[in-house]
Amino acid sequence: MSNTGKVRTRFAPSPTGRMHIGNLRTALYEYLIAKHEDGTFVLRIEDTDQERYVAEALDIIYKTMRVTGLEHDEGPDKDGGYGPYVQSERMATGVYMDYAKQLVEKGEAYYCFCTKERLDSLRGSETTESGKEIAKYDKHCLSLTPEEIQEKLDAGVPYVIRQNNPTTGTTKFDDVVFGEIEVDNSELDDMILIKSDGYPTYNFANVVDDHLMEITHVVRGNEYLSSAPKYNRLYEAFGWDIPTYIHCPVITDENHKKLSKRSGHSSVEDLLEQGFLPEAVINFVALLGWSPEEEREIFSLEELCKCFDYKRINKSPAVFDIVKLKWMNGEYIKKMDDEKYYEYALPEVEKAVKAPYDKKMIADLVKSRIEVFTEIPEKIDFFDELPDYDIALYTHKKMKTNPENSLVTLKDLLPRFEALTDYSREGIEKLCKDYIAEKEIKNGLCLWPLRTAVSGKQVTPGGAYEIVEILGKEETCNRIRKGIEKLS
RNA sequence: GGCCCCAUGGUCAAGCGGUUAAGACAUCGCCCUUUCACGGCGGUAACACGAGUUCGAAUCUCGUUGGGGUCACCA
Repeated sequence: MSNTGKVRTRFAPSPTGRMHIGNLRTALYEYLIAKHEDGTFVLRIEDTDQERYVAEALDIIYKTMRVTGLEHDEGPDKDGGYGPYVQSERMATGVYMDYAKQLVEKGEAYYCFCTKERLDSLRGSETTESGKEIAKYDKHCLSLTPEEIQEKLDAGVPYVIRQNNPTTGTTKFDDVVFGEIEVDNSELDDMILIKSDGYPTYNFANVVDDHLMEITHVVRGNEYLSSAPKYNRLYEAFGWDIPTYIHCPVITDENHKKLSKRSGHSSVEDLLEQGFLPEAVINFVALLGWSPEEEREIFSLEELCKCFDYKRINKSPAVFDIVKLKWMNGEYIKKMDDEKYYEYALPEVEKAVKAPYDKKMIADLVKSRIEVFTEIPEKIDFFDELPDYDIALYTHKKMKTNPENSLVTLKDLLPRFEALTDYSREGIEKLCKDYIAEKEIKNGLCLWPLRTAVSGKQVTPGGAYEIVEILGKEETCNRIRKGIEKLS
């Protein structure tokens, strides 16, 4: 396989649990960069940490990618000629060890036999005022002679392979969003490339695989910015082309702390379970740290592909504002076509309403009044059972209603409803309007008491007509009688 | 603590040397209306601070302050 100049990006999650907002955004940006240029989006599984490995995590990754629409072109389940796409499988082929040994031969890496204890004491020897440990390997094993190394290897002493970084001079690297960054080489730790269990570290596997898979653009979180120079050292040591780095600003909570599972922040799956639509989440997350040229905020994934320009990614951290996500989700709900809307809304309606009312009519009532589907039940529970309300609800200043005149209205209305033969929306409206005309009263004096009696709530989705229609004649009359009883 | 990064309203953000400093969410008010919501209209609200550079700085430079990240055989 040779790179034909096509853009290739990759999303490389570790199967350690649920997916987080930051992960999703990284995946999205990788996807958008690829799709914007008609390139290839690769899914690679980085399972080099066996201790944190969680089997279900893989399913979560696939499922999340699917529901959000971030379909990969190549991956463990879609061979594109650059496989395997799972690092543990790649390791079995010996690639990482081979490349690590290449570096050892070049003097760019070396074997290290130091024990955990020695490393710990190294750290303890240099503590700061705040008590925080400073860790930097002292290149102790670099001075081992080839004979000594071979001896230990033969004796089966556990070892790791470390990068051999220079201690003088500086290293520069370029990032699309942060520009050129230069650091002193004395800051560079000799990071481990191959662990004592033979697995490559994330850092090493990442570089090797990105090169082998001919990845052109690497998107990652800003928390990796400080390890970027070491990556460059690696690329240079191998003589490989350096991909375009795109470090995204961090996403924080309202206290400006980095989003993390430990602090109980919602994962993508949590959000979906809470009733957020994948399209809305994608749309929202796209705008966290990036903004389009045009002044618009609602974008489908397809539209994002067209207008996404990674050069417009922001530097400063962004607060994840769930209130705005809710608003956006509400916008998506309002625009939904009926079929899809019912698919999401009906189950929620049925949670609260067991009685055989027209569920679709109830769902229609709340469509423009919700931001997430999970808030449906609380809005419509009165259909199933009339709440034990306070008669103070009959008092409304603007409507000029109170318990006394409401009682009159309800008493007048009851026989009319009982006698109503055309129990349709039109019939109901006619009944009320005739009554209003006849008594020469304001709409409110009729409709407010009616709605109150029939719902027992101060706030309802829809007005008196809609509720009365859904409730049906019998239940409506029952509730009016109940109202009269309460007010008498 | 060392190193790195960041800094426009409460939040997301536009802005790249000359603007009345956009827009969105939230908030407040008004209108519509049988309630709430939806919708419509309008208001409050920002360039962290201090020096430069310049005729002119939110935009460039330096410093200060504040915030974040990172310093593992985790990714």
